[in-house]
Amino acid sequence: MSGGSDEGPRRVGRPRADRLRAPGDRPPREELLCAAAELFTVRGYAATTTRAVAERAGMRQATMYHYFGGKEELLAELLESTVAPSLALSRRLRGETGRPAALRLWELCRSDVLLLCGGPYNLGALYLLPELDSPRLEPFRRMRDELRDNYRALLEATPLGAELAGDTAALALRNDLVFGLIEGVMLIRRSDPARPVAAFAEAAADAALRIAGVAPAR
Amino acid sequence: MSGGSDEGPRRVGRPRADRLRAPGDRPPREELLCAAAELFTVRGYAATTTRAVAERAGMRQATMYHYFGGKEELLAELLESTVAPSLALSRRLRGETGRPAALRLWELCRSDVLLLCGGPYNLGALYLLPELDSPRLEPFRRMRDELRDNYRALLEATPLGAELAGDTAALALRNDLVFGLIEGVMLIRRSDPARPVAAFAEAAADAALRIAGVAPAR
DNA sequence: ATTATCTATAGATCTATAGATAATGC
DNA sequence: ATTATCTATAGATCTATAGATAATGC
Repeated sequence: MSGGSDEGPRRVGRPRADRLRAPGDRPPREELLCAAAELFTVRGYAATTTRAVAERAGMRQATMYHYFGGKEELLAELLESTVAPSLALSRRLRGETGRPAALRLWELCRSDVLLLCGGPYNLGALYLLPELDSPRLEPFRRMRDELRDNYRALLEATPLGAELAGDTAALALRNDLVFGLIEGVMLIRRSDPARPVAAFAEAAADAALRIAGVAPAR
Repeated sequence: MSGGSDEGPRRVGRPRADRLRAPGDRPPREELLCAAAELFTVRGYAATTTRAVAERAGMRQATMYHYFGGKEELLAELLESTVAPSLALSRRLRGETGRPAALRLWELCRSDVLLLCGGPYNLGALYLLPELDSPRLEPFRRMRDELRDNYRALLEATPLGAELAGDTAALALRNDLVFGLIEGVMLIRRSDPARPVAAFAEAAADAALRIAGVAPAR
């Protein structure tokens, strides 16, 4: 047995102070992001200090600045990494024109709910922050806008969407209701966190389809 | 023309400093609540300082403490005054057992959306705060829980509710989805604030009924 | 005398930077 | 030499209280 790498202090640089959590096997950047995710969602973004994030990640406050320029940079990265997989799936589904749009929409909804509620933290709650219109979060906002547009395209391809073809206002309204329900799931989740996520995600996707005017195909 | 009371400094106490907004005709408590409503919803609760609230209300920071014990007390009062009318209506509707439950549920949803989105500020956004589980907000939480229970009672009385009679978990899930959609409307509102509120409220109530499994009666 | 406001401030933060230090790597 | 961390801190807040002040009311 050589190379047992799970204890020896093999890292470059000054060691962390004692009494701080031993650094896990994950790189410090990730530990910071994880700490921020928990604190931002549980205590709130504005109420969370850089010190709280750093110390939960097992380092001193100042050390955080070695990895991130500040709190807002942490937020930007968390938001983008949360929306990115949704966006990717939505693009793929939008292209699969062979399958019924209602089915594809259902799949997207279900997957988004899993993403927003499935992780250890309630990352979807970050979408509600008033701080969201900071210029530094522009990339995230763009991604989210494209995601919403992909929802709209799928909705438009459903039977109801065909009916509403001319009426863009009505279509936009329906779409906002669907999109809002999905992004709002973390509110619902909060009221009963014990509920199994998988079943919850399917129920939420069913509900979204009903709003879209399509009976869920189950 | 006597008694022109709209200018003379008729108030007791030291006058406000110059350069501060002249006190409107409303009492200072109300001005503070109004300022807090705007700032809490636009900038966020934690990000709003007591100074910001006080100065927007036209007084110095310290003067605020003459009326409120602190920021949290402002929040408590705002939350309670927002949920109170919803709660009152929900009690009344719950009692009107002569009318179809679906219709009553629709009415409650529509009215709640109007309350949450109709005012000058997006007060519903305050329902999402992580600070909500502070002990001082217990009264608000109780009111909100009763409101949710009244939603549940109405849902239970609909045709679908009768079907699900035994299955409390399924009923609770449906109810959380309905309630979540309504409380989440302010997210949707944010994405298109220009939309007329009345029509939006009806569309949201329709959507809620669809989730509840009842075709909207319109 | 009572009231509503003001000014001033102590004490407690919090952010972001400067500079020292203790590892590894060559 | 390079790197990751530390300690220390300046500067900028923010909250909540103490005490002064300028009105009205009696």
